[in-house]
Amino acid sequence: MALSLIEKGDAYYCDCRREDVEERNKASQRTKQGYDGYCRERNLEKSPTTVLRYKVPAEGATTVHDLVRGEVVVANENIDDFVLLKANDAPLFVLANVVDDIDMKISHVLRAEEHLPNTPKAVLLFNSFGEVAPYFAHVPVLVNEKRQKLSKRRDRVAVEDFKDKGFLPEAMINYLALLGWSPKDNREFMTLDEMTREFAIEDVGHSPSFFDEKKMEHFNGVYIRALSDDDFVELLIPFLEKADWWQGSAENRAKLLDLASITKERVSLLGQAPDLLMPIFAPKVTVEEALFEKEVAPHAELLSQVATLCENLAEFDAASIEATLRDLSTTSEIPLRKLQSPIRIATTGAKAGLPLFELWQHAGRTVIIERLTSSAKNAEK
RNA sequence: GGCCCCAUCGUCUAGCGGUCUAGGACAUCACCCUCUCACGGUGAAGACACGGGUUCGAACCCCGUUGGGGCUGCCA
Repeated sequence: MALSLIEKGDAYYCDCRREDVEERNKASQRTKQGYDGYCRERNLEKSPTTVLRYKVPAEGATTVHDLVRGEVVVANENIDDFVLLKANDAPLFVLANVVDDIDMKISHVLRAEEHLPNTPKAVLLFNSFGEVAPYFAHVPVLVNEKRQKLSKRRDRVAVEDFKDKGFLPEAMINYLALLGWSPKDNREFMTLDEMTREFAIEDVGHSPSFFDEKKMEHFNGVYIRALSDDDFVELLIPFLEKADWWQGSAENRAKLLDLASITKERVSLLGQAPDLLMPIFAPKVTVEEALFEKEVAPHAELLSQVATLCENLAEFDAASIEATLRDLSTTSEIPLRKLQSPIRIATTGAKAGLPLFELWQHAGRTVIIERLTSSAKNAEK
């Protein structure tokens, strides 16, 4: 197919090496750096050292009809005679692209903005082949915090990584769709169905967008909270299985279902949930030394007091636990918010986490009492 | 260097000549709710890059400047 261009006078063979061209450009003080057209009229025959070049018209201009950018006009004098076929007859990207597109009767070419500078060449080729060029649409690229085009090498953008962190596909799609595009009413949360229905290529923006993982995480949190408890648990299991303390028993799954609603609203990534659940399912919790000394040790007496209270409870459920602790708060005149801190740290190892009463209920009375009393003992040392 | 693209809060955006004292969302801060944290609620701070035009009137149109990105291979 490419050879037909020679007959039409749209292509010619060239044996210039890169260095030759550079030297000539230097010598002639040419401002342009590319190929200088040295072999255009030499009528070289094909040989193992010749490439086939496209003969770009000296005059005129080439127009790319771009659905997002409008008409992009480039003067032909600014387009170098580009290589079509390598010396070994292998076709180059533009050529391969164009014949492929013709072959497959492609109507629209959607690709990143970075390809725009080369598409006049493609348009030239379509014309030479007697074809009407397809519609092009060059969408803006995504950039990193330094405003550089996102690259696989430099930036961590593998979808697998996001999946491993606990991003939901739906949330990610929703967020990504909003980079460079927004629906007419400027709303943010939409289903794939709504997006495909309302999307129009003409509406996409012209400037690059920063890929803001923080905002995507917020989207993810909203999607997670919208999940049913069952679905949430289902999606959570693979993340729990990475923890050595997790036992996938039916009993534990039932607990998980109970805890789903209070867990959902505390995570924006599924990967954050195991840390929250750990004090319930792990046999032991560790309290950081400095934290223990500062926040727990001074309240050793309270710890054993609460342990005794727990022991005497008829039912060890959230409501009962709450009732006794509120009583204790009243009689001891320590606000509940103050009172819960040392016992939370002693039984979970963290200053913040799931609501304490539910957490205790699901961890179980013996476990909690054990953690309370051993902490009290440690504090006295 | 040459060529191409782009330019509204820190970020993603709405805006397509008058309705803009520029709207929303994320992030930030404050307050409220509250057993911690979160969720939720209320509020605050925060932008039309600059300079010329055009026009009765410019964030919106034109030109230039500056800034950013991209392309510039016998890579894809």
